[in-house]
Amino acid sequence: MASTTIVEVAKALGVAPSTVSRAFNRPHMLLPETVARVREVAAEMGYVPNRHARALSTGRTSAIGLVLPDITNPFFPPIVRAAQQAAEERDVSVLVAETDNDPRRELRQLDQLRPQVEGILLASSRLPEDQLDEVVRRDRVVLLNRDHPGAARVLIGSGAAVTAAVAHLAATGSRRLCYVGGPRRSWSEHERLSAVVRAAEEHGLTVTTVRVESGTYDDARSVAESLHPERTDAVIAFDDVVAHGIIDGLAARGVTVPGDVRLVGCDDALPIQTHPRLSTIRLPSAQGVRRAVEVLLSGEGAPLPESRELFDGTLCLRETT
Amino acid sequence: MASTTIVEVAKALGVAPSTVSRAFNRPHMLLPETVARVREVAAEMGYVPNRHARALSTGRTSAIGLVLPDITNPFFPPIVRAAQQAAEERDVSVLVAETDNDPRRELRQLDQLRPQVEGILLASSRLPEDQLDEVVRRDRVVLLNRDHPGAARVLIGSGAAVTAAVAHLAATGSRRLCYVGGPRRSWSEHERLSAVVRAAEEHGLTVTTVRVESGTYDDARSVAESLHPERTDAVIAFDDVVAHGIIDGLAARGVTVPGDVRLVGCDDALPIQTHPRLSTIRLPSAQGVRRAVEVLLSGEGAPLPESRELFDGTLCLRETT
DNA sequence: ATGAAAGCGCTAACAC
DNA sequence: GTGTTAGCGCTTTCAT
Repeated sequence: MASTTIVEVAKALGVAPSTVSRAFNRPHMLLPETVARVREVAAEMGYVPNRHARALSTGRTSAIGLVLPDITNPFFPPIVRAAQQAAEERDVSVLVAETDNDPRRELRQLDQLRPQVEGILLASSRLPEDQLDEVVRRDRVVLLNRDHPGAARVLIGSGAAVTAAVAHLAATGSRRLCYVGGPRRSWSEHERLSAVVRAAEEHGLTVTTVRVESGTYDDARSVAESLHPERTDAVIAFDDVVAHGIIDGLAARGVTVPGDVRLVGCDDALPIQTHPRLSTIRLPSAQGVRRAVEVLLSGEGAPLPESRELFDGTLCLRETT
Repeated sequence: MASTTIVEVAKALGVAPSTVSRAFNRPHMLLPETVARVREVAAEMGYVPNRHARALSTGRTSAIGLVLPDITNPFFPPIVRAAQQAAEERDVSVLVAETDNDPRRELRQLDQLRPQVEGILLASSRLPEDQLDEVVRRDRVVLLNRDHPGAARVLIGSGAAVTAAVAHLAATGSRRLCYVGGPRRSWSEHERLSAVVRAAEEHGLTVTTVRVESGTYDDARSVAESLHPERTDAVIAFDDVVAHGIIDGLAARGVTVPGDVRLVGCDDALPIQTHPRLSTIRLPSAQGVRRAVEVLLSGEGAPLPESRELFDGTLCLRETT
């Protein structure tokens, strides 16, 4: 859409276009007074640099891609928001693409994005290792919540908090733990499951596991039918949606939380509360994403050097424990 | 990262750059044989068109902007998804920008987006009429859920369904209705409120109103304290988050739904279910957004001609009525 | 400290 | 049917 150009601003001021450009990109080359004057008039005229022109001239697109499986999963909107904000601060825009949990769509989105962006933030990739490896070797990409060796990656982890949750449950009398898992291909799922198993062993709890592959509330409700207070006195759920389904599924059978079964969820991203309020693990997702954007936008070229940063969630005890 | 350009391909073939360009964009202008030859060599050389150069030259960026107040509101992720999909089908990408319900940020986002996109889908604008009018006159913009005269707009409405809800409540014995509203500046809020009032009159129900300006679960829970079964036997809530808060707020005081108070929500976009399951209004948001993208991407230039399309939601009776 | 001018890669008149 | 050329808006030498 037509907007004010650098030439128009230059004319209005009676200076050269390059002066206007410099007022924004190399202000130290100009008299402070000139810079101020140019910026003021530019602001008045509503001048906003055209990224395409700049990209053509400099080779930098000042855009990044954000690829994620499913934006309706409440875990992701805060991720999008944080990416946006971090990018905006560096004056780059964000192209969002969904993969619908389909590796083929994921590859297509990457192909589509590659030529338009400086780098891609790939969240919760569902690609098999070998395909992901190709991507990581070729593209400037930061992985979010996928621990692929060789890649630049940021992990928003719950391992430590899960361990703390198990310790808390053990210390306060639970003995028979059940982990209700989520999607198999999710890194978080592996991290949570193994943390549960390890911590349970340490504290002498028994562990059973069931899985809600879809991660949906309805499926979690069904799965809740397989939970019996005689066999399970505490549950750790893959995320809050699943936890919610468990509460309601149990309640429907007259099993109370936390009376008969105690429960810990994960993510703390729902716009509503359960009743009783869910004990959960609060994830520093905004922080992790900010860091990921930082890594993505630092330096030049592809691929990015290997790096691995872990941001740990914290246990947040409310009423279901 | 330096990729093959059209000029290099042209040289390799001994033809003009424009011929190469035409082989891709206007193949019918060339001999089929030429097209084939060009495409073959281009492919061999790994030529990929530079979108920025194209954008600069044609003014078509093959991107649209999507501006929305708050992506963590569960109403919006499906909107983002639908916009993305509709855009993707036309080979355009989507730039998402949040305004945080702040008109000033909204204007800033519009400024930022203007030069980078072909048009903007402005969802649930919070701008005052006069400022919105300026935007609508200048930019190529389709309004979503804002009924501004003169603008191209798509409304995902709940008026008819609200009317149906009131009729149903009246027919099944409710007499004292309370409408629990949401953000004042929301078009949906006005539509719902006025539909409630009108329908209530028609059916001889009394109406009171309260408001949860923030639209959050916690605030809705507080507001539920002002609801008393003696004064209110049915509630229509601005959206499902608010409805959820009302249920829990009432339950905390021992007021049962639907026993003491019956309840209808709106949007049907939560990833979880209430207990009992919420009667609500299901909105055809995906459909509306697809249409909005279609309008946005049809024809040329700015502003867009006035148009107004209404997509009506449907009442969805479950267990709270 | 500022201006003039040459592109970045592509498309679109306008020639031939 | 194909070549020539003039920009799109911006950055960046190179002058002054």
